Amino acid sequence: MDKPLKILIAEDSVIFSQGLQQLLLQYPEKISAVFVAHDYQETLVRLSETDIDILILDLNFESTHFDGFTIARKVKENYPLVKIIVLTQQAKIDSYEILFSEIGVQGYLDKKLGVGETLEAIETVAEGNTYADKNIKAMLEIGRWMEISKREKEIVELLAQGLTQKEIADKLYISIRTVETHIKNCTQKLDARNTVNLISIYVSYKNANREGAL
Amino acid sequence: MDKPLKILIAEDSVIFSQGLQQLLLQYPEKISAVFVAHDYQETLVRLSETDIDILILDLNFESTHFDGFTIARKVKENYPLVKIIVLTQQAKIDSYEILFSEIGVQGYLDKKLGVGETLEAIETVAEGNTYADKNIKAMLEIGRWMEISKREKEIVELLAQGLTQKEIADKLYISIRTVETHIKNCTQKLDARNTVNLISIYVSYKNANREGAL
DNA sequence: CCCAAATTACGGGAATACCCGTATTGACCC
DNA sequence: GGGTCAATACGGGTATTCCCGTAATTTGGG
Repeated sequence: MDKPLKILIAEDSVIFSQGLQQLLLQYPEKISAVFVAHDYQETLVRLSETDIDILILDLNFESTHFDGFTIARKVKENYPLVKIIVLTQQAKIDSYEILFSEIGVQGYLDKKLGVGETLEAIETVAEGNTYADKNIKAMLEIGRWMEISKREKEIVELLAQGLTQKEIADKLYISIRTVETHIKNCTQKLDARNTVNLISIYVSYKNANREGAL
Repeated sequence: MDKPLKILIAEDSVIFSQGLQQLLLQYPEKISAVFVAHDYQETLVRLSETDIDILILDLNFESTHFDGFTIARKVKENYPLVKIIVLTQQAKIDSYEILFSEIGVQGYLDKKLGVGETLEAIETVAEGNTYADKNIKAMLEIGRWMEISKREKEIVELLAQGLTQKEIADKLYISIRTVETHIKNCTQKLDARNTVNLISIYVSYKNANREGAL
């Protein structure tokens, strides 16, 4: 919204990247320049030569040498001010977590995106907020939380609020052993290492996809 | 972006609400109708008569009878499809948590907002995504996480990843008692009830404000 | 009516975390 | 050079959770 943005697209597919470039150039009041890089080297060169605001990075980018993850991490290390929006064909639950939590990516978009969504993501990210595509969020949610039953979710929610197993048992008029079992099952279903990790995962997902919360 | 939105503003201040109404009506291609309600009763009537897409709700709304929280909760109960964007003068850390986690609010905006930000929030929320103002996020972050030291954050992060105290101690080459102390201090600083709750809070904040993560 | 899934629950021991307090070191600041 | 704070660490006891397994009862579809 303030000054026009400089954008770099890091993407294997020439067709896709040029298409996106053309689309973005339709909005000169928001976007002043759109560069395209087709490999890792080119991406780094461009980043060093121009002060890029936003990097749009294909996750399946240049899969032979480095993957998108590695590139995202390296870019964040060397150019922490550059905001990254990640593109993906098929969203994976693990990718999402790592990208946001560990690497610090700001945006996550599905490739079958419309112009509106793309621009929105860019603007949102440019202003310091984060953006995650709702389709992706839905996919992520479906992926694992479908398996968690209503009662289990209830207990996880109470855990997140800081209740102990005992307190939950009392509150729900069930045995502490039942609470224990529910937690155990959740932990297994979600591949959590322990309760603390379970809650970490839970809160992440809940934040990512608020629609189906509880 | 699809069909024009119907918006309801629930706000005490006639001046503010009318101003916002006028602003929003400048964009007929996005927003088809903007209603204003000045008390709780009026809000409910409007919600029952018109199928509102987005409710913009002042948190300090009608503080005599119900507060914004109660209203948000009631609206979500009776009209779960209505997306809520909350307005606030001074963001409070607790408010934020409760609104998003418990009530399921979709947006959080500071009152000294620009037109651009407001529209962006509305569009983002309309499409099923969530929006939190970056100023608010920053304020929230500053509020409490300033007190948490680097080492403490490091340990909290490892906890979130599912490591036990023992594992963290080994990884950082420190005693388990030190890890324990760090956790204890964090828990106190953030008013967490226990480690699980601490991580719940941590992950929420980290998601809300990704900029300063770790 | 039966089956799969959800919810309930227990035993028993090992492992961890929690809670009190106390205390030493080193860094940085006025 | 004294104050504050971060980071380190311990003792000792209590409370809680975790991990095996097992299993009775609902409950909701088909």
